[in-house]
Amino acid sequence: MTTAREDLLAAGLAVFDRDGFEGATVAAIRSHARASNGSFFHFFGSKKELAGTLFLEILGRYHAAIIAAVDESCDAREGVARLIRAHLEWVVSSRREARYLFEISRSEWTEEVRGAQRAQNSRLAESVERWRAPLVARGELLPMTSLVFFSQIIGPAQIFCRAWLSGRDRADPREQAEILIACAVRAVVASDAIQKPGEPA
Amino acid sequence: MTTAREDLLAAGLAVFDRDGFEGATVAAIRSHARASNGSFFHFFGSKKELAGTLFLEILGRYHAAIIAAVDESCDAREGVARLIRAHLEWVVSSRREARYLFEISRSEWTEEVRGAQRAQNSRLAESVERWRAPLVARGELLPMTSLVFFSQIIGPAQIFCRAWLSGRDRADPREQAEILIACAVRAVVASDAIQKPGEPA
DNA sequence: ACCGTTTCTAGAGTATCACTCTAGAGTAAT
DNA sequence: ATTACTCTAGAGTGATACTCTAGAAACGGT
Repeated sequence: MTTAREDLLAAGLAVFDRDGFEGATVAAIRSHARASNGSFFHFFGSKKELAGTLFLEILGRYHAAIIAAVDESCDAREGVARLIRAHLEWVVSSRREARYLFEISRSEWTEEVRGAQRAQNSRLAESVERWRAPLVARGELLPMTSLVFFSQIIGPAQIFCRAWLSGRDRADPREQAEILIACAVRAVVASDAIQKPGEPA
Repeated sequence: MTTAREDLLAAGLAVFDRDGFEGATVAAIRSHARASNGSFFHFFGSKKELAGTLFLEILGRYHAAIIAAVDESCDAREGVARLIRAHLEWVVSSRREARYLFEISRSEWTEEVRGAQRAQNSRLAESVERWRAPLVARGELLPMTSLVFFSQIIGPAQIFCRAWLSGRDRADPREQAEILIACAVRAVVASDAIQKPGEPA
């Protein structure tokens, strides 16, 4: 049993994916969800508000996938590899959602949505830090801020993901996983740990 | 002396920056450019067409800035550093344009615009390859495809640029230049070249 | 069971906006 | 002067996001 509200959100995702943000009309969304005009505007004050809610919901699912990738048992290289694979895997296997998150929705959010986004970002950062901080302390990962670390892991992969999501490039971004991991490991893993995986200084 | 067409493009950029893509009305753009409705649709068949033209024009300026950053005289590390600095510098000093390119303009372009975009991308890649290929051949840069190389240079920087452009983060992305360069150098420059800058194998 | 309150559904109505259409002004070549 | 073309002008049109009013369903207290 799904609620009308959930139906509308799902319909929104489907229609946004099919028609893009501008192309998607409220009429198309509510007919796809079999909801009346009144219902639509009862649950969401505007098309933008539905879009914002959808954005935060999908962002949460994406973050959950990333958080699930690492735990305390991972060493530096393994963690880096898992984070990158998790990102690529989520984008490919949740193409619609990823397309919405990274291609379609593009900013212009209300302050409320922006605040929630910041909060979710912090929670993600916090989670990853629980794994990363000890490795930095032990000298296995090079010292850098959380955001710089993220930029090294996600940034390059994202170039390929965006190209794939927009249809500009047809190749599955997962094909780049190994080379992206190799580069990221050089960028953020202490070189001692690269040369000989057993001996600290 | 500016033409009505140029005025409309400039007005478009200004209004898109102020009001976002949806918020920007044709009326606002043409009144900002003091052009009549007839004029607007004489030059551009639609609001989207103006947006597409603007996109390609700004993409060209961005690429020109990147291409100007490297020449044959740069060694591996110097070239990497210059590319990253050029990207950060262009984004900050052309905030409006960068915001349009990376935040506002949605990907829903016509096939014509997409084709032109691909062509411009190739020309950029080609230019950078003229500098990069010899360094790869000499073993100063690690071997990887052009796109992977790009992803290492631009990807991480772009995380900071987007956060800044969207207003999510207030800090000037140029503050991250040194750490981003250091990471990128580890990622793409051959480690021989890092340890001792004079001796090949 | 009954009433009151809130939540949700319904769809006709409205304002706005992208875009069309018709007409005319400016300009240049012949 | 005539013709042809480019550009300007603004009234008109259709689509669409959103409003408004009213009623149906669900829920809660007595």
